[in-house]
Amino acid sequence: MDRSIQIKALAGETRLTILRLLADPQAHFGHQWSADPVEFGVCMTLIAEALGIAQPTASRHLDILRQAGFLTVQRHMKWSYCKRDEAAIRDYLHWLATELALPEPAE
Amino acid sequence: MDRSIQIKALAGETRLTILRLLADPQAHFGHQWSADPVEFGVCMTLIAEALGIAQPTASRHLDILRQAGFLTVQRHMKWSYCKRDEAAIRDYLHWLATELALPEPAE
DNA sequence: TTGTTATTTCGCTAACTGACTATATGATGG
DNA sequence: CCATCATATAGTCAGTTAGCGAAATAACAA
Repeated sequence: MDRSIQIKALAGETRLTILRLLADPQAHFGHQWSADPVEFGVCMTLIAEALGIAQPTASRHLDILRQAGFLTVQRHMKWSYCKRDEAAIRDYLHWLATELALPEPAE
Repeated sequence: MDRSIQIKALAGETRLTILRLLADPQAHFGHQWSADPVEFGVCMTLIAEALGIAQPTASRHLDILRQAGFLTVQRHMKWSYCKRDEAAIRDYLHWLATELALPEPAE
């Protein structure tokens, strides 16, 4: 996994906010009627609305997060549903913690 | 603490590398003769050399890390010694993990 | 086919970043 | 004071990023 892509993906607050919104889809996107936001994910238009940014801009942010592996996008009907990849997020946090940690003292 | 400053401070690999180098001063800067690199920290010129970048560039990176709280700089004689702030680094990692975590399920 | 809706791509601008050189400041030492 | 060394600031430049609107593509519906 290319960590530099992941580092940059989380460099700004907008994408951090996206992941935060997607952490609790029911709370923020409970009004999505086309599919269960928890099961299938959240469609891009709703995410753009929630952020107050234009939809193409959201699309690009979401693609960056997808490339970094932090979320998956699955098309169903004409919508693209975005869902966090919890394993990838945990993995990144673990890597970052290791990266910044002090070295093990020699025994 | 302004987290957005910290997020941006770790957005590139150069500053991540600086923190990694400073994690083990003895290994990377054991040749510093002006002061004990572990006790006092590492002087900026040596850090710039280790990174292979110009001194002003290193100075700015180090200032960004200092503003973010990830390291402290103390002048002694004519040198500025940089040292990681372990507590601040731990605190940030903990905040980020919380920020990205799933919400506690309602009880 | 035609229209509608969702998403992506394109082209643009403004702002930011990371690097550099040149120069200024601060501290030490003749 | 003057020279030297370490660091900071200023100015420049190329590359990147984040935003937009317009247009293209994809999936359906009539």
